Amino acid sequence: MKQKTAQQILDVAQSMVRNRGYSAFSYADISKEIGIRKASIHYHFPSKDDLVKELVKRYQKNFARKCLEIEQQQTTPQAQLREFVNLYRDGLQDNKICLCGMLTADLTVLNSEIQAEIRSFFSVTESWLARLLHRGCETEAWQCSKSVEVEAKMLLSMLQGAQLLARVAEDSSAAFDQITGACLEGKLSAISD
Amino acid sequence: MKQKTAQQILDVAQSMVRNRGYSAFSYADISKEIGIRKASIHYHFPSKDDLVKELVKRYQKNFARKCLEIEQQQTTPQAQLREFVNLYRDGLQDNKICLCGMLTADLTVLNSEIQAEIRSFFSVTESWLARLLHRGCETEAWQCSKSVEVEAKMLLSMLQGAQLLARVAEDSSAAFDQITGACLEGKLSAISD
DNA sequence: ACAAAACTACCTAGTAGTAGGTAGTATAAA
DNA sequence: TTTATACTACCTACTACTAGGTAGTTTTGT
Repeated sequence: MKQKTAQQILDVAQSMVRNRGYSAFSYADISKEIGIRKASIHYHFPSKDDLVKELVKRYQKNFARKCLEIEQQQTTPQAQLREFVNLYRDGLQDNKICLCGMLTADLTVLNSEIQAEIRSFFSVTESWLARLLHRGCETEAWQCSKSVEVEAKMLLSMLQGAQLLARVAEDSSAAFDQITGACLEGKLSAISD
Repeated sequence: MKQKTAQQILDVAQSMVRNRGYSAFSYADISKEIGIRKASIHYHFPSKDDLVKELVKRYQKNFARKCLEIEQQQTTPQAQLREFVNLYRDGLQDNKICLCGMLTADLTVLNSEIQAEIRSFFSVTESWLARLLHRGCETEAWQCSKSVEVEAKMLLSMLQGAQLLARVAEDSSAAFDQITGACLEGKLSAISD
């Protein structure tokens, strides 16, 4: 019950940032969307930077939770990798990309605190993915020709790039699947149907 | 000599868009940078959309020219692929990414004419890369496990993603090289030193 | 003299952010 | 139990400033 409006503001802001980017959304936009006055948003989040900083923190928390769920629910490394990639399909049909991917494009206009939060997001995600790749190597689900850390960076790049390029396609989700599907074929061939 | 100011405006605008994105640069910014009044920029480019549309057209033209040079100057497909990837290193140290990559992040706030220009850029680039990959297969410089078209999409995604992720690293160029280097190892192993 | 390219001076609309006020609710003191 | 105080969550009305864009005028080069 408590903090309901603040959550609503974050939800709308997140959707807008993932769709248009940091510089292309305003307090007025949020205000219109949720039927509250602009000044009331400033009550919950004094400045735009406060809002976006909180946005990134919450996004990272939620993303980490989803990663944990994948680790606990999926049995094989292959299935876990597949589900991880699926995380990046979310929102694609509404022309949304990863919050931190979008904010990385806007990086130079963001203050250093927000920049640090974004760096933290990628660092944590990269580590999680590297651990998954390592488990896959150990259980011989796949081989890693390079270090798992570098392979994790590669995979993350490919995912961010695929999200971006999917935007210019007619069917974003289909374009994303085509790219990621081909790229994961090597890793997933052992169980691919 | 002719059109000197217009070129200067395009140069500064391109630098700003590649650095901050469409919504985060203004006529006032350009005006300050080149020491001309805001209204004078409107003389050369009536609207911001006119400017950006022209920007994308010029970018595509220059990019196509560079691709042609690679085709003519580099002898082997391996060398050509290496030079193509090198194209994407340009501007990285100044926190700039591909103009069209940046504008793809801003896609939803751009008018449909500019969107079409961006789509055209990726379509042309993808085709060029697919032809290169095809030549490599024919001369047995490398093998393509999937269709050359899909491999081209994959490579392009990886390059755009690597540019984006390089921004959050301390040394952007080094981060970009690490990611792309590992990804091209397969294709370039025949000649890699 | 003429046209291109610049200028000054403005406009409207929108930006983030602030000042001050008001219901309603919770807490604390008499 | 009433009353004083304080807090939450909103409001209206504003500030200072920036956005893209325009009208009319002056300067500059040929």
